[in-house]
Amino acid sequence: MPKREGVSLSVIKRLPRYYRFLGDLLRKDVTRISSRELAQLMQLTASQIRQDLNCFGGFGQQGYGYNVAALHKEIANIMGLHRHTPTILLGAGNLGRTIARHMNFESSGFELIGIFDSDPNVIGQTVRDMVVADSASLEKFCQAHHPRAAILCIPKDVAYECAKNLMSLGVNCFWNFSHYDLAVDFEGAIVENVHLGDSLMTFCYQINAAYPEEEA
Amino acid sequence: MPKREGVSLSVIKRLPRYYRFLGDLLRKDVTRISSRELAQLMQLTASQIRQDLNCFGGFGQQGYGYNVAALHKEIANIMGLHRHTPTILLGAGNLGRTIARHMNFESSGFELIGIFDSDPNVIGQTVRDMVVADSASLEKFCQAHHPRAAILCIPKDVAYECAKNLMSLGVNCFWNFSHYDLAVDFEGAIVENVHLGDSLMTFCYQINAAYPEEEA
DNA sequence: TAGATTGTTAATCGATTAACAATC
DNA sequence: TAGATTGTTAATCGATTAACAATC
Repeated sequence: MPKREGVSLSVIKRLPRYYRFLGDLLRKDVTRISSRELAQLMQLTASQIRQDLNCFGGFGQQGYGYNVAALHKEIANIMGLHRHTPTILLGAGNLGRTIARHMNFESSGFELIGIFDSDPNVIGQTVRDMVVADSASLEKFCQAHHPRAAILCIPKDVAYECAKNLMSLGVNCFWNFSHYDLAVDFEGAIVENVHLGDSLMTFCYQINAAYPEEEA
Repeated sequence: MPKREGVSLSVIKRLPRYYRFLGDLLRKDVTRISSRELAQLMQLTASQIRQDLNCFGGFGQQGYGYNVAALHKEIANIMGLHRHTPTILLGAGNLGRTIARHMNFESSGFELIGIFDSDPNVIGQTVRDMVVADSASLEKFCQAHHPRAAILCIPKDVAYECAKNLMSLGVNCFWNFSHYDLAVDFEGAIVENVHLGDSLMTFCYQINAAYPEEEA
């Protein structure tokens, strides 16, 4: 059982990246790797890698390094990717449907068990072998199937009310794609925000910083 | 002209969020705000806000605070949102089409001028008043229209080759949705990665940390 | 003017890096 | 064993917070 109290957010945010790189190595049949080699690959310092991993336990062996397959598995375990958190998706517009189709929920610890929308034109459509249900039926569904997490692909202006409602139905984990900053208002909830608009603006900043006013 | 040397990445990543909150205030007809009030709203410290803003210039007024409309405009200017960086999108699958339709490029400093795919089933489709072109025509297009940025909604295994090719065609800014870590291999490029898979795993970690093994 | 609030410097806190003893 | 590389402690670096003089 890994030690885990007080692991910093920066370390946590690096875990999926470690997992990806180790997966790549695994596919290339690399069996062992040292922190120095992995550091070079990932453009980190060897120190940081050893520090990061030791937040959760000593997975390496002195003089040898790390076993790629074992470490890959350990990190999956730390993140809980073996779980099947029952999850619903709200908002089956362009973005919602794409997320439903594009993501590999099973290999990331989730199980998508329902898709909801309030638009009559969208209700009844099939997405990923699932029929989009009416948001009006959400309460009954939650009482029957107890989803723990919700993916919010809904407009900004309904995000707050929607999340509040979900909290009252026992759903308190949100993967939030709306432009609304959920975390600010929901202290008790677990929120992972995906702000695509922010990312695009950050991208713009970087271009603007590198090529100031060139084509303004 | 704002001072700008050596602004840290953490500050830059907060800019879009400031911009969003100021926009919200503007829509509510709030004309002035103090760093203390804004801090409460955004769940930051007043100190941090003043520090952040002063990286770019003194936009406030002692004893008064900040003029919401002016500050909003200043931040837009800092990020370069008035620009029209000519941009192409590669990969018109589910994700690519959704990004093309969903994002407001114009208000974020970009102009989408072309969409490309290599799948004959996708080529010729219309997305956002644009006909998806054959990737084979990319070189000619670049020579004619000189896009500076590319949105990569392509599979992981072609990301490296594709980016390399684009660099040779003068495109060196990438908004990367592929699961490949572009930044690692392209020192000269400007890369903004969007790793949805990583985000989902981070979400999983947080749930797993809060509710350990409950439903494993 | 007095009160409020900024801009900025100094203090604190946390994260990253370096170093090295432990050990495979 | 000798060489390599970890786990871990100490040093450094950077980012956040606190404090306060400047000033509207």
